[in-house]
Amino acid sequence: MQNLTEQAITAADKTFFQLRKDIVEGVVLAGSKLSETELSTKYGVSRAVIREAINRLEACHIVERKANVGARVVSLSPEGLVDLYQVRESLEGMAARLAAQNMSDDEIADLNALLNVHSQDVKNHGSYYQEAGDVDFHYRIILGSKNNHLIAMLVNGIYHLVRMYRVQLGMSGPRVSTAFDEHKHIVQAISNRDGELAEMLMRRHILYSKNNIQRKLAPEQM
Amino acid sequence: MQNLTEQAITAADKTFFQLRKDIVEGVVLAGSKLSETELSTKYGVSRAVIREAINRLEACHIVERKANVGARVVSLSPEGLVDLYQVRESLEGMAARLAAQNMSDDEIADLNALLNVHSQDVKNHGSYYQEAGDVDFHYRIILGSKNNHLIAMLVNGIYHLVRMYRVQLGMSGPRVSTAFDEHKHIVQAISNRDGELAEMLMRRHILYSKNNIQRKLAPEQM
DNA sequence: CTTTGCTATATTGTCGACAACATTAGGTTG
DNA sequence: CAACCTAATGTTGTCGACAATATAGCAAAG
Repeated sequence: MQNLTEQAITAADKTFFQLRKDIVEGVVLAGSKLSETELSTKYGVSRAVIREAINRLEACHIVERKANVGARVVSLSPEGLVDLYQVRESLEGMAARLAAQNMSDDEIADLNALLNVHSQDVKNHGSYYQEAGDVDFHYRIILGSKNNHLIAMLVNGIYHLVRMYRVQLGMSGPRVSTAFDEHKHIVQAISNRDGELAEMLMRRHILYSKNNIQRKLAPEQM
Repeated sequence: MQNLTEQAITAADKTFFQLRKDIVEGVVLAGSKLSETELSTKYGVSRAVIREAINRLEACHIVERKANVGARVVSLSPEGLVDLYQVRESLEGMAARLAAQNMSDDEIADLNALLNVHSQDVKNHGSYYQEAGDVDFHYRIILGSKNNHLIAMLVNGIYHLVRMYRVQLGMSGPRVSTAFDEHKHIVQAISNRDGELAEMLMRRHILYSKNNIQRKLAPEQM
């Protein structure tokens, strides 16, 4: 897929990645309690590494812990979605601004090439795009900001929660071609080194995306 | 001081708070290695709670860990300062926008009252302001956003790092009266429920603040 | 004298056991 | 019968010991 390769060295790493995956993909249900002993047997490691994994998950707001009581997976809610996307709008907007300022010409050329590939994919299949392509696009701009703080917050923190909402609410459908146009305009602004516009367009893009998910969410129960 | 009262229940909490304080205030030097056994004897707790404290500090970007090697306190650098303040500009700008939209009339009245107190303090002593008052002001707007994600990121994450830079670079000096005017304008925008302007002004305010610190930083060695 | 490989040491990672705390079930009293 | 207190149970928090890994120092070969 893309270069999002975080490699696990220690057992706590592996358990953290696995548990995060299971939560994001709904194998471990949102809102459910995380029993340390139970997970310990399930993943075949000691309670210590389970505790470390849970602590890391707490740091990215995927689980909530109460002292002497335990940890629960966060519950998905419309309010939580709004909060999350507001933060995302703010941070990725800044990322786009900084990318326009800090990406190399080569990186921008690569980004344009990526868009062309996506353009073909949209015309042909019309499907593949949303999951992999969208993530890839945003990921490149985030890295293009060259701001390590920002990168860490988005890649390690926000993005897995975003994916959790998307996966568990069954996002995959349309908004493909319109989103593609928005991506295109953002890259144009970056190519012109217009950080101000790039930020604005990215913020709008994420706002629309939020509205789209909310619209799908409204009629259903949560 | 203010209502930033995080209460420690478990031993890991206490150790985390104490260690964070020691790092932020420079008792534990920036860039230094954190030996688990050493800290274990120093704080009189087992290595397990030290490890948990270090993990939490890693989550707020105050220390960096490498597998099988250990943890180091982050080094303060001009680049790190810029990265940090860009993130802060982005998030607190959004906080101001949301505060204009979500604070109650009473809360806004309180905020105005706070500014009046500060106005007096600036006229009389001219000192007290910067540390406590500034933090208090920003803190209220962050809470006023009513966005729990944003609040958590800023209060638990960003702010201690900001304080670390300020304390260890000996910030306390001037920029009092000009900063006060900026605060005043921000509150006016919030009072008018003008989120767009509030965000803009907050971002400028933080940008100026960064430039001010950088100016003080430039001639010295780091 | 430099470089390479090994050994010794120290540090981190992992584990199982014990202690402290919260919760629930049951009994007693008003 | 209701409310409160108490005891039993299960979970989390903390600890010390062991295993695995990295680092530094030393020895030997080129």
